[in-house]
Amino acid sequence: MASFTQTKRLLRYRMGLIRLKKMGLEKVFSYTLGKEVGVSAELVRKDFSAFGIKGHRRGGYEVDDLLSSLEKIFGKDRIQNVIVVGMGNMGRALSMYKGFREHNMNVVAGFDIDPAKLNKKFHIPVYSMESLGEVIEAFNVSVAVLAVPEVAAQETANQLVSHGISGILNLAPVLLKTPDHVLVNNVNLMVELERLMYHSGVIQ
Amino acid sequence: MASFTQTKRLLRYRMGLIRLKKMGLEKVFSYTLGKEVGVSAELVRKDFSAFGIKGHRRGGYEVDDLLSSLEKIFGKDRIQNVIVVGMGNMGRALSMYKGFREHNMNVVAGFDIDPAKLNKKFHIPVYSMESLGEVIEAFNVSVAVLAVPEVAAQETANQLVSHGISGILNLAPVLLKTPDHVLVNNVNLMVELERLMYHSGVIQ
DNA sequence: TAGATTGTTAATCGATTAACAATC
DNA sequence: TAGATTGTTAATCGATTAACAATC
Repeated sequence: MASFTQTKRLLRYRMGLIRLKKMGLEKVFSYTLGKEVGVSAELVRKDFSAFGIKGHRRGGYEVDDLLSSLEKIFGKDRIQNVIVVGMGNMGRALSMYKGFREHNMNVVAGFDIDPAKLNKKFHIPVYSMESLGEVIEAFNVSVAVLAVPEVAAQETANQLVSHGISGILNLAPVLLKTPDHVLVNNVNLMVELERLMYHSGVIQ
Repeated sequence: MASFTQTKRLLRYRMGLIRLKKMGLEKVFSYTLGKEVGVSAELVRKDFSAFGIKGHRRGGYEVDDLLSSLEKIFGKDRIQNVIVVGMGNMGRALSMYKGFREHNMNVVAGFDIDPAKLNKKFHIPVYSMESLGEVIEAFNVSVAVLAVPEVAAQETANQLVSHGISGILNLAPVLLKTPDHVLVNNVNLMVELERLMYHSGVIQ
């Protein structure tokens, strides 16, 4: 199993390869791919080698080979169902993001506590939290995007966990307390923006 | 100057401290704060020590002290103006995010190439790309959120750079080519979701 | 063949943790 | 005082880079 940072790179290789393929490339050198995604050539080779992906001593790697190896690693041969909990601005935006679809991830439903959001305004069905268990079971969902306000995050996470969710993409700026078997990936856009301000020399 | 990873922690301390303060805490131990934000107590102390922030040998740190030190480090005494480029789902959601406001970051304008988006539907003014330079100058903006489609990302980034932007929060899944003095922070929600799926054991 | 590139091992680097002395 | 916590130095760990042999 890859490390969390390595996985990020592998997924970026995949995106870069898709782009390069569209441009007509059939073979790629570690150096080329590295440059495309911002990774050193050595690290590209090391990552592939770690997964038993072979290149040709002089001709680099075959793009299709790489892609199918990566798709296999990430289970991209089947559709992966996801739910979005919290249909505020961010939840709505994410549930409409076309990139997910293109990468075989399917947002099957949204959830919200606000009854006003439970109508047909959206492109996906939006349910009240009571239907959580039912939908999770019906669509065999194990990963959820959590886009509720900070104060509701922990309580909502608890509900998700109690219904069998084992992975949470958490957009709220709080550390969630979850059992060991549940993996939480925190994305904090505010922190990312503040960090950028600090390091780009705007401050001081 | 802090490292990029350290900055992330410092910003998280700040968020955690705000929460703890709301709960009535006046003093905090490195252990308590660490637990709140998911960092070891040793690292909390080391981070503060690196910025010359002192605690009391037995009484921990004063919450207000910590907060004002952190606000100073991150220039939170003045408002930081930001623009959002690309007013699709994601750009719109981000431009409406209240958390920014609460943390003294002000989204002063949005930009889009689609003339249909240039009307008054939004809570902030939305301009065409021609007004970029003018707005950047008028509001003294140096950081932009880039939320345009993948294919437009590089070209749009070029425009931002040519108008003096020195920090880009890039939501598009591409590595941007920018001059050395421009800092790019990439946030790829698709990768984060896929990564979560992989590591939460959904795949395989 | 000569040259270019892979694949792998060793060296380096940076970040985190462990350990513990200082001290309130 | 004794005990708890800070502040700092040393040790560890993991990830990246450097170096280079293998080979097409």
